[in-house]
Amino acid sequence: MSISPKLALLEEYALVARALSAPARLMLLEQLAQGERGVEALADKTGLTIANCSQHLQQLRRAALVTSRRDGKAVIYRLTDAKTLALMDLLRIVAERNLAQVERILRGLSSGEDAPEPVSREDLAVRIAEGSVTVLDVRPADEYAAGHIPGALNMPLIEIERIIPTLDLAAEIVAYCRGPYCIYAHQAVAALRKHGLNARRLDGGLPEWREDGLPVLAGTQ
Amino acid sequence: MSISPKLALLEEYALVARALSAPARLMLLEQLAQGERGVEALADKTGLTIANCSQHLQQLRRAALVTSRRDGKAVIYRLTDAKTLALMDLLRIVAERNLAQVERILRGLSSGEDAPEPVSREDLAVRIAEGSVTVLDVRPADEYAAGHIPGALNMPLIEIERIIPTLDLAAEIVAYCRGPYCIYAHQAVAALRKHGLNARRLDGGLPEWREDGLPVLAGTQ
DNA sequence: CTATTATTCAAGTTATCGCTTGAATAATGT
DNA sequence: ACATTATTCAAGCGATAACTTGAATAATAG
Repeated sequence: MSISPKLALLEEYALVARALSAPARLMLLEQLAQGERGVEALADKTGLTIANCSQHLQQLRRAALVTSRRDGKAVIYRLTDAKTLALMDLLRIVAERNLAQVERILRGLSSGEDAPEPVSREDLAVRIAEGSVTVLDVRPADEYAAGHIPGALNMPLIEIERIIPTLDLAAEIVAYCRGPYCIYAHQAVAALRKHGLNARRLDGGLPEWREDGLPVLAGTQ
Repeated sequence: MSISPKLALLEEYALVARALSAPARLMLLEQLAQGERGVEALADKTGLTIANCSQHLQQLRRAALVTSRRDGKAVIYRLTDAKTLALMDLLRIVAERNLAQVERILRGLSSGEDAPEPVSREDLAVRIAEGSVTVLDVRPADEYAAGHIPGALNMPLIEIERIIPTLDLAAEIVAYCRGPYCIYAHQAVAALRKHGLNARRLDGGLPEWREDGLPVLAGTQ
C-alpha cells in the first residue's frame, strides 16, 4: 500500500515507457521482433558493446517487455508476447502521425519524390500466389537465412545498386525488411524507383507478416 | 537525412516514449483525458508547481501527445487525439499484464480480498436503461460537474464511508472514476464491499465511456 | 580441476532530467 | 500606458541514466 498507491502504480507504468525511451533499446526490440537472439548476436547487430547491450536487455526485462532463458552458456532473449510488438507499433504510429520531424526524415530517404502507398500484407500474399510479383528481402543475409517470405530474394541494400540492371523493368517489385522501425525497405524502394523500376514497400515487415499467420520459410533459427 | 536517418527516426520514437516515462506527466495526461484544462487547473489537480507543470506540458506537446490553444490569458491543453489515449491504455495493459508489482499494488487496495470482475461499459449502459443499478461517480465534485454518466451520483472518496449506511444493501452498485489510471473506483469498491454491499467497478472511466459514444451529461466545461 | 566462453556485475564519468526559484513575456482591463 | 493575471523562460542543484572499463559469475569442454 505504501504512502501513495496511486504514485506507485504510475511509477510502474512509467517504468515500461522509460524502457522504450532509448533508441538503443528500440533497436534491440526491433532485432528481437525478428526472432529470439543471444546477447552477443544482439550486440553485433546493434553495434553496442556486450556489457552495454546486457544492461539494456536487463532494463527491458525489468519492464517485462522481453524475457530470457538459458541455453547452455548463452542467455537467449525474446519478446514477451505480441503486446510488446503492439506497443512498439502504436508508439511508431503516434510518432509518425504527429511529428513533422519524422515526416521530414522519411521524405529525405526518397529524395522528396513520389512515395507510393505500401502494399498490404494481404495483397502481397495474393500476388505471390498468382506469381505476379517479385519480392525482395532487404535484410542482411543471416536474417534472411533465419526465415523469410517464401519466394523472396535476398537483396541486402549494399548489393541493390549492383543488381538493378538485371531486373525486369516491367516486373512489379515489393520490398520488405525488418518491420516498421526499419528503413531498409524505404531506401531500397527509393533506389529502385530512381532507376525507373516499379517498386513498392510492404506494409510492415517479417514480424508483422508472421503475426498475421502468413507463411514463413524458416531456416536455421 | 543527417549521418544516420535510422537513428534520427528512433530518436523521435524514443521522444514519445520518454514523454510517457514520468509519473507526473502520466498524471497530467489522465487529467486531460477528462477534458481540456488550463495550466493552473492542471497544477492544482496534480500538486505540481505552475512552472513545473508548464514544463511537463511542453514536453508532452513536443511529443505531440497534447496540443494547446490560447483562450484569452489562459493556455488550454488537450489530448491531441484518441491515439494518445490508446497509447496510455496499451502502456497500462502491458504493465498490468506483465508486472507482478502492479498486481501487488492493486491487490493491496482491496486488502487482498475478493476482487470482482469489472462491469463492461455496454452492460452498464443496458442496466442504467433498466434502472436496475446505482451508479457512483467517485471523482472530485468539480470533475463530476464538468460531465458525468447520466443518473450517476457524485460520491468523492472522502464522503463514501459517511454515506454507506444510507445505501440499500440489496442494490447493485457500480463505481467509476477517471479511467484505468485512476484508483478511486478500486478504493471505493473495496470500501463498499467491506460493508457487505454489492459493489463493482466499471471497466474504464469517463473518457473511455465517452469514447464509446455513450451518453454523457455535460455541465460547465 | 582448469580453461574457455557467454553473460552479468560494479565503479566511475559525462550528460540529461526533474524540480525550484526568480525573472520575462502575453493578453486583458482600467 | 500601467497594472494584473496566466504562462513561459532561464539558471542552478541534486538525482538518475548511458556508456566504458575491468572484474566476477555460470555453464561447458578437456
